[in-house]
Amino acid sequence: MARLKLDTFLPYRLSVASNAVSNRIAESYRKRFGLKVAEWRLIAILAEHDRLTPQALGGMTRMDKIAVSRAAAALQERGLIETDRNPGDGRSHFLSLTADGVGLYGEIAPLALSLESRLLTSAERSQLAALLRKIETAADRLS
Amino acid sequence: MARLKLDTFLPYRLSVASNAVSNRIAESYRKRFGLKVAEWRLIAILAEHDRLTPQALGGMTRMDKIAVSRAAAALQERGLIETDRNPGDGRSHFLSLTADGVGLYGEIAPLALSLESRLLTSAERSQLAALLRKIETAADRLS
DNA sequence: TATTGTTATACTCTATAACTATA
DNA sequence: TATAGTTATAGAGTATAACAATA
Repeated sequence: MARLKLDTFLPYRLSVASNAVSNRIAESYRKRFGLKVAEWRLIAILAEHDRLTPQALGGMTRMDKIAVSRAAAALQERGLIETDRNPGDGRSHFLSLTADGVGLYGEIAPLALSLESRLLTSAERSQLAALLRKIETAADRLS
Repeated sequence: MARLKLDTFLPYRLSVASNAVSNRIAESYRKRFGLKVAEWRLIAILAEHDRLTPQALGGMTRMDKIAVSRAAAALQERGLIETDRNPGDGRSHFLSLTADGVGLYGEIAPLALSLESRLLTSAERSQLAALLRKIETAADRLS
């Protein structure tokens, strides 16, 4: 009979490692900045892109439109992002960081990078990134 | 200012890859066998260990006692596992696979292994396993 | 008629706490 | 008094569907 040892089963190991990291990060963002992970993702992307529609944000964060909408509402409530009219499409709008949002990003980013560097060396991270990308595309084609 | 590109941020990539794999697996187990991932984990461990207490199962699957209790109840309801008295401690009991449970494991294990092999080659899986273990221990010590 | 985004609803997963029975 | 396991309850994350406004 085919034997499967859970302890060395890739999907299991991946899930355990991802949860361990996610839980640490989520706790850290929540306690120090009052942010959920979804909210932090929007901030990180907006810090790179100036202004974006919710749809574009969803594509870049792998979040669906509902999660984007709720995270954006929470951030706007706190004055971390603001909306502008989208002249090209009245159904949509642009989101961008406020000065406060930029400031918060400036606080979080170095901490996040430091945390990342404590998990693996730079060379190991490159190696891992390549493996994870291969897994993602393979998983998308699984069935 | 420190820049952080979300797309190459390790915790983000790890989460995306893990979710992609987990969602595929969860869907597959649910549709084909009516099992949740937690239930499948108990079956996989019990197939390796003959009989175990809920506490031992929790340690081996990284699930807490609540999740173990609920998954075990669902499996017992379906006749896939059974309980025996634990003569050494009346508060506890032993769980083991029934003949049906062994049979189901025999069906799932080859499919799971085949799925795993379609994600990465054997050499890549070894490489990934080493990186993930390093991440897990580092994450546990993060703060 | 289709699309962008919001809201309502529900389901899963997880975590805390209260409970039972045994030690 | 502490521990093994169960049950109740609530939170976060995610998915479906219905809806409003615009294309």
